[in-house]
Amino acid sequence: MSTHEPLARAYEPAAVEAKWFPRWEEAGNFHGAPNPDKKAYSIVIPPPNVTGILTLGHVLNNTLQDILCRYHRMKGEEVCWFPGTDHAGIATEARVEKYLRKEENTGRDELGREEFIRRVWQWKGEFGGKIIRQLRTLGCSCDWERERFTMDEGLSNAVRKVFVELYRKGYIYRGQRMINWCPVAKSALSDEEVIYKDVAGKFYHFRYPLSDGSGYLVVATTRPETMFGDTAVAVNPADERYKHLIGRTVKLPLTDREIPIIADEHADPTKGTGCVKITPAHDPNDFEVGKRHNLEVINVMNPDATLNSRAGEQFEGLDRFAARELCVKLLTEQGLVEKIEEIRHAVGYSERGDVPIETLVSYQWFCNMKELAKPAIEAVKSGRIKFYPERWSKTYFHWMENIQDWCISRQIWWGHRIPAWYNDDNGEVYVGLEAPTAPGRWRQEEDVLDTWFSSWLWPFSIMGWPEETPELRYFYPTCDLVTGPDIIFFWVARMIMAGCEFMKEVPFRNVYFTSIIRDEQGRKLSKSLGNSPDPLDVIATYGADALRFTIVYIAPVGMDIRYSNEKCEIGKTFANKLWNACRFRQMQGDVSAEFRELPPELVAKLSGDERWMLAKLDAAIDSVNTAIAEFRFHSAAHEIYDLVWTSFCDWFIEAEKVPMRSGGAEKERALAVLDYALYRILRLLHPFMPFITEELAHQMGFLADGETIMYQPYPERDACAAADPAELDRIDGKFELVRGGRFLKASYNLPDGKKVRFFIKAVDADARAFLESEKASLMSLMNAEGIEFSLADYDPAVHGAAPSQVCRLGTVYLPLADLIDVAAEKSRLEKQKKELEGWIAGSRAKLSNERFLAKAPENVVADARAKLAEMEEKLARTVELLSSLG
RNA sequence: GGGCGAUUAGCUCAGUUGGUUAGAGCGUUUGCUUUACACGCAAAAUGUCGGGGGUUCGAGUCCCUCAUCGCCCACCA
Repeated sequence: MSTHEPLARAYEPAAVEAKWFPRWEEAGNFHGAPNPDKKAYSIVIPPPNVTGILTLGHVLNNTLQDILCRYHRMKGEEVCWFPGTDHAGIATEARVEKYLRKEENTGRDELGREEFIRRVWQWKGEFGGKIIRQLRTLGCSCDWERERFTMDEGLSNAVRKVFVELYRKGYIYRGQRMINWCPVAKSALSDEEVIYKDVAGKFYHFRYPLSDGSGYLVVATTRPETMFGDTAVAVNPADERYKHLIGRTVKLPLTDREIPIIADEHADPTKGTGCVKITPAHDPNDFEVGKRHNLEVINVMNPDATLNSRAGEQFEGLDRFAARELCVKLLTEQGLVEKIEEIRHAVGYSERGDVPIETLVSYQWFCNMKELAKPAIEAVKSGRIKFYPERWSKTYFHWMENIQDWCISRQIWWGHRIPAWYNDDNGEVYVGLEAPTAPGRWRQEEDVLDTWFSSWLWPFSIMGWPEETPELRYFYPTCDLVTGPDIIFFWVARMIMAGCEFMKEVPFRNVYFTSIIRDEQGRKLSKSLGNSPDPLDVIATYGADALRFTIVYIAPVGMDIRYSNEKCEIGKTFANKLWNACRFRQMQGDVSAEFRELPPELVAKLSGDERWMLAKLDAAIDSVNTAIAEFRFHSAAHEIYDLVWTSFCDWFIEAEKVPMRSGGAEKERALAVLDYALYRILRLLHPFMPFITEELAHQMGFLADGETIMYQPYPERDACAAADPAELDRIDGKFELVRGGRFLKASYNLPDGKKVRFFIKAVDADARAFLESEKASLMSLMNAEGIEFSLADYDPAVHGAAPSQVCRLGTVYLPLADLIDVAAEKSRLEKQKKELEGWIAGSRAKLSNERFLAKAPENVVADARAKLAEMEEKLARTVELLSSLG
């Protein structure tokens, strides 16, 4: 059956990985389609920005999704993983603007709206979606035929429909409100797009002279340049210090305006001087104060955060930071600066622009979220949607229960243009799917929608909504969502709201929040720090399988990951280990016919080692299935790693070399079990390391050309070789003796390969009979040329002095009369004796404690008794050994 | 200010509902071309599980408290 070339000595992933992906794709293995005979399993990819390139965050995120998809596919479900990209309004617009500026020295302003948008599409066609190609390198089994983009026609329809519906429901409205303004994007932002940074700043205390010349008030501010927008000074009505000033006016420095001193609760007498300058246009609190007192709202800034004409000739056109310096300089000259304190304070930054945002008043479109949030809160409360780790639901509830109106309009061009039209003749506003047909001079809203206003529809817009497609009926709601906790508000919460509102059904059942990847020092990965490895380089060095496996293997549950490229050695060496296990098997001859299932007559003849291996395999299979069901991916990876490396390679293969050497039926049986185990291992591992497992399944002859491991059944516990615990324990006892013997050799620095003779005193006749039956195995595993079994004590007078190891099936001696260091051996045994005595004392104390006996469960007490007896036996033998050394 | 998380071997981390003498990988030390694998094999060493208190027959695990570090939200004229 095996017609393959012998496996190379070391695994080289590059060629293998490059080979399989196109084959899978061409064979349509990734395609999912409604199939009433199968259970549906679907995932939507968190759409990466169309400008994006693959980062380690994507690697983790998409590896986990791929594991889930491949797992469910092997479980026989109809799997569809919907891929696509996000148009990422502000980010893309900035990116293309930069590109045009560099390449053609042109840009937005020169090109105009229509042409600019055309150029963005052109850029997208040429450079966009790079990340989609990179995801293939990683092995992602998305249904690539279904790739979508948030600005595709269908998805844009969905956006318009949702906008119109929410407008008609009265949730979406246009209004003048205080918003976050990004001077770089020159656009409004939502609250979520503002990140607060603790930065060094100055707290300026200025004197505002009373208009009547009778003195001054001191106000404190961190933003001197906004003073041109001051329209009052507030004091607390209960503040005795200033009561007499209420209703009077101060002269606003650097201007010719007089502004009133007003009484308002907002002024906190305990803070600063108790006097607050009120700038309604540039501070949310002041805006509220302004409304209460009917104050004028004076916006002193241009969209790019330079000052405008309201700041006066000297300041007009100055950048806000330059204006700040000039303000302080002029006020200092006028003797109006009381003091300047150095402080650290939180300043809101634009997430994309990475500059301080301005809060200012402007006309924007908003969506009232209160009603939308209600069913979405309920969906998580009731458990219809589950979060993993569960604690994120607390974050979710807190945000949802205090949800604010969402500012959805952006003053950029790249995005979904808001389907609202203004009639310049009569001021009428029309909102609809298409332009109004009523007569008049209609002008469409210039603004576009927040990118997330399309992303929140992703789980159903990607399936064709608002059309009633078969995909929607079959694959919606999706099953699992895998994403980072950083977008729980931006995306996850909003998708749940949109699903409940427009589909009347939650968009997914489970949300798994991944870890955040950091470098070895715990810093976030970022381009500017230069600590963000390119996954493509990592794949070139270690292989995609190795990267996938490693990142899952090292990802702690619900915590940040400390990543470094060197850690990919874990995955790389593991792949190589598996490769060589197969290589070894291949060198023993062709694959057995029984690799899929062991026939009963063969099962009846299995050796203890073989049943031990099958038991280990079953236990691992159970653990892996449970772990995946609970999204404990790293635990599954560890389980498989340990199964392959320790149980299969270190013990089982080594043990099976004995029956394989003996040839004939023994060998046949050994090879059948090896094949059976290997094929199960390959399938168990496939979701984690898709390439190497597919390659080996073919190289070994488990699969024929045209077949794929992707659609072979995922291993389930196999009752064919139900394990007898007593037998498994005996096999473990044998391995313990092997370790004992190896230890003795190592203690005397004997080369591991040196043939020696051991003496084993068994604890009883049963143990002796079992060990004698395992003689060949023991000799092989301990590299011995002879073993003498006995029930009688070891006699140094006959065999010479010997170091020994006390094990549960017996004591193993290594007769080395001329080499033994009696003093060292005695001290080692003394140490062991002391440890045992300590343990026994503790155990006896516990067992003589009546409350322990009364309250502890029976099995715990029984175990303790058994263990104590064992330890006492071991102590007795240790004492004997000591006395035999004289 | 509110919330969440972390603190276990030199490093990075496991340790499901409390129940043997707390584990793994890397690193370190020693010895090895043994019928796959030096990307390997065999063996060894290293821990008052952050401090303190409590509950319990029994605590790395549950409760309280303190400390340090990190994240999120809110506020900061």
